[in-house]
Amino acid sequence: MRADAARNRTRLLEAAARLVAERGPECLTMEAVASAASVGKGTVFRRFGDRTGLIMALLDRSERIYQESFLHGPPPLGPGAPPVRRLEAFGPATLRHLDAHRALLLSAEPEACRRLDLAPRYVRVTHVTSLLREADTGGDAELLAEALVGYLDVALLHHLTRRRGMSLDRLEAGWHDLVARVTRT
Amino acid sequence: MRADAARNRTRLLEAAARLVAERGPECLTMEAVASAASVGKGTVFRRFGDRTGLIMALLDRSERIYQESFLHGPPPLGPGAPPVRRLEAFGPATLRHLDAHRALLLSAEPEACRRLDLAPRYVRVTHVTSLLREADTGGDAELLAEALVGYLDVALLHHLTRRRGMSLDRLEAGWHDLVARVTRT
DNA sequence: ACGTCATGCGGACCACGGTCCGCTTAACCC
DNA sequence: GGGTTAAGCGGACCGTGGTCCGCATGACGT
Repeated sequence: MRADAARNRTRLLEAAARLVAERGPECLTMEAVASAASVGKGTVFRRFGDRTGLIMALLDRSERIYQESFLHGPPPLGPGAPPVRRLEAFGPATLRHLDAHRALLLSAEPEACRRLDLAPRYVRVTHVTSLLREADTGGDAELLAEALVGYLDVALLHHLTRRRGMSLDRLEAGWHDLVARVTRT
Repeated sequence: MRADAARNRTRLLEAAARLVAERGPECLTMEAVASAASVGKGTVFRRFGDRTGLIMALLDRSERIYQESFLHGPPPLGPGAPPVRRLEAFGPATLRHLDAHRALLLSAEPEACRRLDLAPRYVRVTHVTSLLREADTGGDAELLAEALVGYLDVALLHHLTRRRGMSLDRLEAGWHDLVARVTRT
């Protein structure tokens, strides 16, 4: 990547972060980001592909930290604890991660919801699948993983907490219950 | 509703159905529907609210039949069979319903995925919740229902069957397994 | 039949995401 | 440094969903 391109990339990310912080995610339009970074609109698209790509880039750091926590972090989330224990911890960790970035994630969703092959979800499904296999609970681990990860969804989180008024605690308890039922032999 | 309005409504639905049949769901633009029905664009929006609304209206008949089948139809899907049995039957019925309208539903998704309060999903969640309560399996029936219904999702169905090459049979088997695990006391 | 008026209509208009292509310029080699 | 070239850039352009508002017209009471 050329030096000016790299510079523009960071300028765009900074401008985008500023826009979100100051005016909310709904004001994060591609044109606004471009002009806030004093750059052409085309440049934004070349760098990030589309709006969802830009948002993913914005969340990249946080996403890495989150992934690190369950892939290589301390137990019970990370390796070291028994798989079911890790699975139990995975739900709350994910729900909190989603909740922290709810507004931004929801503003990306319209595009993203078709893209179930999007990296973050793929990582989660893979992780849960391997924990299920490790726990040796039988059944179709891949499909069970999809079902479990389906519960850990921003839109669902939003719907249940905001629209239906459920607490995050209740969702976490629901996750524990779900994991217990799915994994018990 | 005024007579001309009703007439326009049916003309629009016919035009929309024709468009989908002849040129595919991606050609179902609001403007195309309007001009195919020789009507102003504004009329389409007034009648159906937005693109998702139009698509829901197109699928309304089929959706009613589907709903009827599990609300008042013959067992094991409808009332008469034991709740867990009904739950088992509900998965395949829903998956096949979604599969039948996959293209159209997916073309609506971008909008619809935020709208988890959309009628069809709400009906499903309510139904599954009541079956779970009836089966008396304990736990948070509402949340378990959300998790189960999350498995019955067009985008997921599409992803698993098209992109990941799983068969519908496998998804149905997965549903049975999932129901068994969630409901066993 | 006629007057009134809410209902409905049309299409100009806007915002936004995304594409395209001719021009610019950093990078690299000699 | 100068020449060459691919990478990068900008912003005009397009299609689409959605809004708006002045005009038309069907419904209804008298």
